[in-house]
Amino acid sequence: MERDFFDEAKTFKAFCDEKRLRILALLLDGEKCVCALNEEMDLPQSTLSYHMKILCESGVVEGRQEGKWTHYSISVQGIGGAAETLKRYVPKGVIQLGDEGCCASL
Amino acid sequence: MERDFFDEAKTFKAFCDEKRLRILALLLDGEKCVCALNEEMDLPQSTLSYHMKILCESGVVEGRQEGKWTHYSISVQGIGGAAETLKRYVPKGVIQLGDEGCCASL
DNA sequence: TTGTCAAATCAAATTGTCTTGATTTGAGGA
DNA sequence: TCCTCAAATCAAGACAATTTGATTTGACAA
Repeated sequence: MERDFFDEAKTFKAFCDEKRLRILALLLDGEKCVCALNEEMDLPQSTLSYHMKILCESGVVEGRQEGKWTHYSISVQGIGGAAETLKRYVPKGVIQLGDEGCCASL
Repeated sequence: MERDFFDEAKTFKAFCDEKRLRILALLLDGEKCVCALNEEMDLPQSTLSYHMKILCESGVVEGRQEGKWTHYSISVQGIGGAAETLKRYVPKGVIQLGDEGCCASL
């Protein structure tokens, strides 16, 4: 089985930028609309939009349209997928909690 | 407590590049010296060296000097730290396995 | 339909990352 | 010491990501 390194890299694009991490941290409080993020991030609207797109494409953030507004929230599944991917970079044979299945979902 | 987003981003720099993921995948087999990686990656020596530096700075890879040779290996602790960081981006209140401590080390 | 507003997209400039040959460093061995 | 070799560093150019004002889109109200 060939790994899709391109896709895996894409997932982590979300986390390798300071501003995007800050946005994610704001979304920890729950779903927020762009205008709210805009105020808290102090960035031009287009810049924020750019980062939101990358966050969505990486799968860790989801957007929800409601009339004129777009609400963004963290995708728990998306983060879980990233964690799952990360785990695959731990060499086999390393004794580690969770290998028996208790953390299979993370 | 202020998060050090810069440092967190640095950690994930390791995983957001296709070539670095490929290098990590090669290191899953165990410690390897640069010359071995060089053959398998088919990259100029200086290019590989550049990526190894980023991998080390992100904390997920460790280098070990042995005479003229440098051996690199995956740092299980480093990957664990990254996973730990990732987990902090899961919103509170989301029901999830591992919250009771069984996966505290991951 | 026309206007308004939130948000996405565009395009051009800036900034940052990556690539690579050349050079340097540093550990042996002759 | 001097040479050789592995690997790091340097420096310049190529390439990719980011920034931003301007423009477009699409939803709703008048």
